[in-house]
Amino acid sequence: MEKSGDWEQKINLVNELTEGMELAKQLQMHLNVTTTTTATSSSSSSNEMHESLVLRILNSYDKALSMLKWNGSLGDNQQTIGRSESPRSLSGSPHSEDSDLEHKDHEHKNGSRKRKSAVSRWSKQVQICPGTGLEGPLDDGFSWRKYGQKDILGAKYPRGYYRCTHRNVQGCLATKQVQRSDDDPTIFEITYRGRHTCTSAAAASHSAPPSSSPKKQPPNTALNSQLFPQHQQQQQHPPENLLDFQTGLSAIASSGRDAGNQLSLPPLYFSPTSHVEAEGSYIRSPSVPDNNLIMGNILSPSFVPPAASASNYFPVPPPNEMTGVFGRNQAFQGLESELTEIVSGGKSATHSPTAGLDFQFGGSDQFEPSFPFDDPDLEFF
DNA sequence: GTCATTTGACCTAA
DNA sequence: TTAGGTCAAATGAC
Repeated sequence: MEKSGDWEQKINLVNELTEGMELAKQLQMHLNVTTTTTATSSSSSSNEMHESLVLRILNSYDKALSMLKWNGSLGDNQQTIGRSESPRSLSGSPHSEDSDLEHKDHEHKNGSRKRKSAVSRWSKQVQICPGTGLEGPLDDGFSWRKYGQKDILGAKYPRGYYRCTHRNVQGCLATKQVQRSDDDPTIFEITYRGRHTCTSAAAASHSAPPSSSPKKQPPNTALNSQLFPQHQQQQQHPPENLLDFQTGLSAIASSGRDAGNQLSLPPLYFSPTSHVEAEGSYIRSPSVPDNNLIMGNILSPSFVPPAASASNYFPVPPPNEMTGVFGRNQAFQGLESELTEIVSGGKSATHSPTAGLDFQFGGSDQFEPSFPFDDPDLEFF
């Protein structure tokens, strides 16, 4: 299902590029003809023809680029992380996300089942680094409470639904969905919806690291159990295995339209005790033209992984699962400290507020406080 | 006892 | 009719 959608996407992309190329050829021929003819040939009709061809070419390439941007999997640095949206949205145009997904939200007539109308939605894909703590990328600094889990058609893993813990107390309507990638179990697609209005939003943005949540257990403990159900009893693995995983964490975030909004993010590292996480996501400005965005700076060699955190938090997947993915330890080393985040999505994707619990950026004061939630230019509601 | 998670049921959009 | 999203009772952990 999803595969077919992706295939269609590629077909469309090829078609658009092909058309653009053909139009360009026509234009070239036309220009050759006009330049070799006398001045009288430069009539208005000829100019119109040129303009028409140029517009069509531009339009064609624009579509193609939009597809590329939208479908992160086609990006150079996105590797296999391209599982973007749900199958439903995959079938749409690159711009369908806003209209499609956001309009799905609605207000239930009796009000008991609220679906935020026009709530912004953006997603990012996170590749977890086994040695750095699973929750790192999954925990974004806010306190989430799981309210549901659903098996998604065509997806191997169930999707988890989370809402802000402060929903009842502070009326915070932020929610997020966590979907594990079929292709690569180390990749999670986290879709955020709505804006945090709770106090923890501010705390997260200014981030003092881990402060924490009053919760009795790490916020993502449950998440881990969901994503790696078998791991709960395997968290105490032999140190030798863990040592192999204790590599750093770095992130590559790519987003089509955010080049202009690229933020300089400090190196990432996980804090074993933190409850405040800063996710290296980006604000996706609707107006900023995009191109692959590579957070090379995040790959900074200065990154220093907290040695202890990995062993404390990373739930080592069972051999039958992780072996296939990482080839046991060796493959993990290949992944070595890569946290790949891709922000895809909505018109207002942004730098995630996450001040999170399990990993943080270089320093709390380095964390970009201007998370979209507080950005007046971004429309969340 | 409190709070979070699990899970089946329900509702809505496509 | 189907699938995604949410609710809420049941269950478990602390």
